[in-house]
Amino acid sequence: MAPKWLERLKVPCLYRSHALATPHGKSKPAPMRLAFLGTPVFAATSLAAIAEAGHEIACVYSQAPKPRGRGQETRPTPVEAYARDRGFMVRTPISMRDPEEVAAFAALGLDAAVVVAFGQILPTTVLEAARLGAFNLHASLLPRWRGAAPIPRALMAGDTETGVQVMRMTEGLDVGPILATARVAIEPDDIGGTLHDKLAVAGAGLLVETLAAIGAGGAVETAQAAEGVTYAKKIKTAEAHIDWSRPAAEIDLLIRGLSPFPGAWFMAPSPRGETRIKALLSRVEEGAGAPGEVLDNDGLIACGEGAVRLLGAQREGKGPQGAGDFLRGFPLDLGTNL
RNA sequence: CGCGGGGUGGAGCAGCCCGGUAGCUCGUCAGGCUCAUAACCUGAAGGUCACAGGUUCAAAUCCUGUCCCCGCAC
Repeated sequence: MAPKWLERLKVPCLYRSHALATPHGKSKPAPMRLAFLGTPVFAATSLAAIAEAGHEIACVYSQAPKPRGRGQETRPTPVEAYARDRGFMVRTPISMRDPEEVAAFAALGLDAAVVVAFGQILPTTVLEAARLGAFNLHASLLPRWRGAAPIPRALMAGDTETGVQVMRMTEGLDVGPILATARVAIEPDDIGGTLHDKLAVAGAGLLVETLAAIGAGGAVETAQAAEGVTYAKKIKTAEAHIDWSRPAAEIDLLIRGLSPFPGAWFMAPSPRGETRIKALLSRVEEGAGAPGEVLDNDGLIACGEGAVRLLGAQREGKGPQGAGDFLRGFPLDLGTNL
């Protein structure tokens, strides 16, 4: 039977969830004419909530569907897919800096622009085009974790709390004043995927509430603190490669923070040669040995300090598996060196 | 046409290169042992080997096509 955490990995359609019902059920705020700019599922969740809240979606912007994925197929981003499904106008410009795009954007006659994980730096001309300005939903408690990968970074750093915030967009990377905050606790058993889902839902709700306040003229903007600034740099493949000489606590955070995507990984010997293994879930345990040494037949691996037990993994060509299933098909025998 | 791995009893895998009546681990069921147990022993049930063609005396295994899943790169 699949562990509960495995089931959580299969939730690509958050934006179809009823969890996004309009919060508090109060009388619907005056609808605004909005443009939405976003790309991944995290953003689609917000777009869905905004649309459900009754706002007019004048146009949805998303990253251009360039060839990617297996087979080099071009496929629309989650935001574009959702937008087309709802019949919204969609634009996927290569660059929002293109003067023609800026002009088209300005011609939309917007009340406000909403940006969620769009993936492009917007020129000031775009940020100022809408009547009320541009607002961004960010998945951290700013000024901590400004930038591209706030969710895994918070987990990898061992933070016990994070959140979502709505800020006014200004020139500069995630430096605008804050209008609203929703704090979210990071539970000991959270992984990147579960935290992503919690934040996506919390963020969507917060965004709807904040837009209502903005529309009613009741939004208060507070400048970000000058202290505590950190940057959430994009995760690189090399960084996701597990270095067993690191302390167990650090490796455990790496594994959980990057699970299930992009996934912390290591190479393991098998009858068919070295195989790449993605570690999806782990736990710190007592144990000592040479870094990378397998300490028992149940997935305990020695680290620079202490050891981690593999609780979930995935190998090339296979789907995610709990440790029991994984080890039955891919034994990591006592004494193996990773 | 970017590279590659995989679809075999409920779960996880081996077997495929060198065609010849399907195997292992786990689970399930029954019985036994035990103060007891997720431990141990014995036995049982359960599979048109993804699908469709082809080659052959014979195909999980070779050839062709289709569907689905996944890793990398991006």
